Amino acid sequence: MQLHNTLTGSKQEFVPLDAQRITMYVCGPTVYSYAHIGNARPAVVFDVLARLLRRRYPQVVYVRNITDIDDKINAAAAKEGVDIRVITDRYAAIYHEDMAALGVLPPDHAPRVTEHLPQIIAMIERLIASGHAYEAQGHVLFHTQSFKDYGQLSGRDEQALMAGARVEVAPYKKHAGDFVLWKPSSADQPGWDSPWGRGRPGWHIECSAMAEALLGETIDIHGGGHDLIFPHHENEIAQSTCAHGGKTFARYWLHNGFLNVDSQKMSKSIGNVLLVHELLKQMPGEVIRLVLLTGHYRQPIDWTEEVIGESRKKLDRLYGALRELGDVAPAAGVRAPASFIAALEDDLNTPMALAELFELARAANKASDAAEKARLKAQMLDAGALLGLLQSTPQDWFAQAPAAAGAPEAAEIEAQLAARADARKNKQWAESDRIRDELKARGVLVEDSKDGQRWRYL
RNA sequence: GGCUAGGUGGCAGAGUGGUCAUGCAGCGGACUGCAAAUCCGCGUACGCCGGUUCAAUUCCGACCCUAGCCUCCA
Repeated sequence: MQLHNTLTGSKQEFVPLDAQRITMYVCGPTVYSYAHIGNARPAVVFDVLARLLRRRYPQVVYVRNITDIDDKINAAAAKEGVDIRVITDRYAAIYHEDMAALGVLPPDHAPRVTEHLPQIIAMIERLIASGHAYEAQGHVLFHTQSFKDYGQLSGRDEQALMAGARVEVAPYKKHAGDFVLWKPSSADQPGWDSPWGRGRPGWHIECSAMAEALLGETIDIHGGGHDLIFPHHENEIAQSTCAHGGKTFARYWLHNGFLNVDSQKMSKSIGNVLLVHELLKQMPGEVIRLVLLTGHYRQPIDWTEEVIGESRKKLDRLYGALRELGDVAPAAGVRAPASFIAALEDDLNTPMALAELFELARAANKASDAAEKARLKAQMLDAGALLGLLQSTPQDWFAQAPAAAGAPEAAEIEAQLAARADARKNKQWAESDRIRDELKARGVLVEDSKDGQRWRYL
């Protein structure tokens, strides 16, 4: 399998440290609000990677954390006058529900920062003891100059980093590039006791500590959004490597591209932040998932009405092919075709994998031989399962809640179709067409197949 | 300014040194009472300028343009 490693800037053959146990860590959400569609992209992308890895290796340990200590959480809690736990429990639960609705399987572990304070503190102590961190005015800072490879992941040298520093340098820092491992909390802020007084961890140390706690000192794959390369992942590397006596922290770094909305970056100021929770009320989760897999994971995706409509139609085609296969039992032991797997194993080329899936659909639509149908059905379902698609029945897909308000209920549609069937029996084409046209105007498409009438919402 | 990705047919989006991506839309045909679905076929696509080559969308160089990151951010 080939994976693009941000560390080297190139595709590399994936060679696990231990083929019996693959370890993967992906940066999860900070739970202070609803997840937006951009948060869903890494969840979906790395879900596909986890599915692919599980097929090839006997054990995959996939960790996707929940960040439940953060100043944005503090702000949200203060605003509602509740404990941060109320906020984080609420939005973590919603996150998990929303991701499930997108067909994202749960990771093996979803650790929370609040459950790992001892590990975080222990790691900071080690960094201080080894001279990579220092205490100053109640803060503990990582001394970036103590780590010679600092900047390697993001391809920046020290000069570039400093030239870009656009935040006022705190007076207690030895060096402008130093970042916080621990910071003091005021009496009204959430805090935990530590050797440096009551305080809370900085943003980056949590992932280093949790990855170590659950996966060990060196992990195979570390993933996240492209924007996390700097500073978050750069800092994780510095912390973990220094805390582990120079051992490699993560061997393959994978980063997904951004998702734009109507060609603009999502931002609160533009007001175009799309929440997964809201989108799920407007369209099936599977449509959202397919949009996210339509482009290669490292490329930007533009979220538009057009691409949503196209994704829905693509699923109509795929489910249509499955419907044509009818009751045919999938051939036992038949899995996705090698060409499909090869596409995914080439740095998760989902667009090419989808093209292979459409080839299967075309073949299925043409197939007449029972054995061939059984084989194609098994291949389609298995390929779909790797992408987390096609997990519904065609019946359920086509009978999904109508997009148009005021569309008739299934019972009424069935009654109309019964009347139409009578008309057709007597070759009353005008009446037959009238019923079909009327239903179409109300958002129901009627088709006459070899097995009789069938319908679906438009 | 520094760093990193990109610019492919009406749209979305892969890929490749020399016949096909794929999907949506469109056009023609088959099928159908008519449709729909499906099948078959069609469209002189690779930012610009040079270079390498028998051959470049694909390699090299310059240029133009776009996006992201540069300590909130998936």
